[in-house]
Amino acid sequence: MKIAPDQLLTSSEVGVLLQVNPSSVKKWVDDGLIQAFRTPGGHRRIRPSDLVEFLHKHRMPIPRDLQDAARRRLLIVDDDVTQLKALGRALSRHSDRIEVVTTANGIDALVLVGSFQPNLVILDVFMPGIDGLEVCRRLKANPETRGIHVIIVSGHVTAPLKKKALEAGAVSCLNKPVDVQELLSILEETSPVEAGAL
Amino acid sequence: MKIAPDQLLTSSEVGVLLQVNPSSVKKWVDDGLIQAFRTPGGHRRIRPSDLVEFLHKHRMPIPRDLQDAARRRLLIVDDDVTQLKALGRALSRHSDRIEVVTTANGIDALVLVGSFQPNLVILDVFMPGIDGLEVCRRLKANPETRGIHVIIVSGHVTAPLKKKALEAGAVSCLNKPVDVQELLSILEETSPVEAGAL
DNA sequence: GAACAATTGGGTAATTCGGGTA
DNA sequence: GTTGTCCGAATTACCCAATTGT
Repeated sequence: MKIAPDQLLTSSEVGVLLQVNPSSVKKWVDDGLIQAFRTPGGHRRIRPSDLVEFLHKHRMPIPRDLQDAARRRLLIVDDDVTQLKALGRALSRHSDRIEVVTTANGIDALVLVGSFQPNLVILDVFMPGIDGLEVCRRLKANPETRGIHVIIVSGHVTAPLKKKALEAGAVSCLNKPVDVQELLSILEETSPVEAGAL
Repeated sequence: MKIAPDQLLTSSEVGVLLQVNPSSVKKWVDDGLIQAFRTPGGHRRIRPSDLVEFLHKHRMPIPRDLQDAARRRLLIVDDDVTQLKALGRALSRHSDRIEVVTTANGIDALVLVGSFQPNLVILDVFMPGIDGLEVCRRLKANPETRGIHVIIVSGHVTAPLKKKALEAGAVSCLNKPVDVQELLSILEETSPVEAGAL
């Protein structure tokens, strides 16, 4: 039972996800702990994002089936720690919509692709011991990771590099330092439709 | 009462499994010996894997009902697909205790380390584009992956290689083709104590 | 729109849990 | 360090009429 970001949940469905009795979910909603609204007939309907917020607030684990309904996940890989911190700070003001994880190491980055399951990876072409372009190709060749968007970055982007990056499956190839506004707009494009106006 | 790997447990349920008073479980959780989280109302919920880890750390036997949650996960990485399949088949007869995943690619392997979260990785020193020894070092340097046991394998194990492998944090360095019996005994050593005499 | 099965709401009773203490 | 017991509270279980979805 994988949950899409815009799929409304009933009390029972939430009960299954959280492994609690629907009665408990009802109570939590009535107590205002879980944000919810009602159908005309009084049935409770819960937005996945509201459920995630509830879980977060109570330090409860987020079920795997709810993962995709959580915030957008962004992984930034750069061995220049200064760059990394700067970009992380710039994005922290959007923490309500984006969850950012950073690492300066290519191998750790790949492990994080598996455990953190980012929607978007920002990849330095140069990573110690690993070729960034090859990583991109492999992610695109693997059905499990094909859906992850990749942005290749480099201190000196040339036309041939840009061409290779796009051929490898990257959505973009940017110069460092990365422009935050440009990054945000790409993130917007690569995001599924948000339930903004509900 | 068979326990699924993702089924959350209450203090009493753990008490029944471990044949101790629920009060003891409460205390262990409060003392931080067993990882757990709380419902909004303060009830403790315990993940089977956290319970297994606790049992392992204290050298306590794993109850039979917890066996499914205690299955060891094994990741085999080798670009020689023939080897890979042979080893996979040989281990399939132990599928009640071991869950095996294989890949012929180093990058996919690292992603799998994150998503599959193996207890043991069998790593070919030679992986296309990635240095097996460096992977081992990185896994040991990262707190999240430090607990993963690594076996380095090679078509031609030399004394210097063996030395380097052990220095990198590998538990063993074996010649290919890997001897299944030797592998199983290593798996046994790195596994939680089995409930043989329950 | 009407009929049907499945699910939910609201209320209340039964069970289990937490915290403090022996 | 583990078990047992207390009470208030959280969670679960059960009822049937109402709502939802097909």
